[in-house]
Formats: sequence, C-alpha cells, structure tokens
Amino acid sequence: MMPGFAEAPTSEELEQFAKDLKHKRIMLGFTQADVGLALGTLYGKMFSQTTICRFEALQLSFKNMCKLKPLLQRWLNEAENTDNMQEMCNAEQVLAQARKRKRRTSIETNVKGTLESFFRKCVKPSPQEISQIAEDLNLDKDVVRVWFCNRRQKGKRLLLPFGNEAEGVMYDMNQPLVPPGLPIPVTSQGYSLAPSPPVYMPPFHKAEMFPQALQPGLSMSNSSH
DNA sequence: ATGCATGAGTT
DNA sequence: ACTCATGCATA
Repeated sequence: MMPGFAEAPTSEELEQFAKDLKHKRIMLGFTQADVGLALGTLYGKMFSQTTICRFEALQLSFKNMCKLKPLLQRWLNEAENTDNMQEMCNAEQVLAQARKRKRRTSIETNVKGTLESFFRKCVKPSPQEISQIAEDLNLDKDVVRVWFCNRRQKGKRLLLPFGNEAEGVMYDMNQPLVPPGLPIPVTSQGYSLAPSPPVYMPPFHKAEMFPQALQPGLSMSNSSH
C-alpha cells in the first residue's frame, strides 16, 4: 500500500516544522547551503541551497515535503546537540560542470504576460498548440513547453500561489487516500469548443498564512514572514 | 529567492 | 510527452 514514506504529516505539521527549521537554522548560524551540504556529508544525500530554500518556504509539493522532512529533522537534531559541526558544513564544491546545460533564456516581461494569458485559457496545450504559441512569440518550442511544465508545477506547491488569477488546478493537500478520482481538466485535446469552466474546484484553502507577492518586477521587502 | 532547465520515471 | 524532484544560474 504505497510504501516509500512513513506516515503522512499534515500540511499544518509541515508548516510548523519548516518554520521551526528555519528559525533554528538561523539561530545556529547556518545558511541554506550549509544545510544542504551537511545532509550530504552526514547521510549521503546532498541538496542545493535552492531545495532547502523551497522547503522552508513550503514551495515544494506535499509529497516532496514529506520525503525531505525526516532528513531535515535529523539534521536539526544533530545540529542542536553537537558542538562542533561547523566542520561538516565546509564542503568542497566540485565545480567541474562541463558546460552542457543550456543557457537560461530570459523571457521578456511582456512575453511572459502573454504566456500567462494562454495559460489561463488552457493549462496544458497540445504540442501543436505549443508550436503555434512558440511561433507567435518567436520562442523555441521547447522553451514554451518547459514554461508550461514549470507553470503547472508551480500550481502544485503547498503554499498558496495565488496572485490575482483564478486558476483551477490545485489538489494534493494531505492524506494519501485521495478518495475521488481527480477529474482531470481538459481531457485530451478537445478544448476547442467546450470551455466549460464550471468544473470541480479545489476543496478549499486554509486561512491565509503569509501574503506573498508574486508580481513580476516587484522586489520583495521581506523582513519577517 | 526564483526562473528556466534536466533527467528519470509514468502514462 | 508529461510529471516530479531537483538544481544551475541569475535577479
């Protein structure tokens, strides 16, 4: 029965833990990168600053959060009961990247806006649609495809992504017992003349936790979440 | 902190 | 081709 994970903490528990982790981490004087590195030195599985950051900000999927929690929990215990741990956090960055990764293409703000519009119409356009959109915006088909993939993933974060749009794709909150078969949005491809948007709607959201602005071009003035 | 990208595993 | 977990590079 779906092994792989122990129990399933609730979203609330994860929130609390993430907050706790961040606070203590800072108190102990460690950076997010330090933690990711220590996990590698300690238990073999190393993580990037990005992942630690996302964990603390609850920007990972529920499942992903559950998987990482035990590891971070252990690190936290170690860090709190060990005096000399600084040593472990000094790792040797293996900088030997064979420039294979594609250069990060920067999509212009206005173009992003257009993509957002398309996303509102259809969250999962067919490869043909993608090609069309790509040509319209003078972008590589793959860039557009990846953009949609990432956009969809964003919608699955644990922390509410809402800005000022009304998406409709959100689920996976807690409990691995997902009772109803999630009614997949746009079936396969026939979204030509049946935009019936009055579909299912995520159960609900918890109360607001911390408002977060996601507007492009707006620098965050964080101080204390 | 976040945007675009990669790769393994699915469907 | 998609989803998911993850991260390099960058704002």
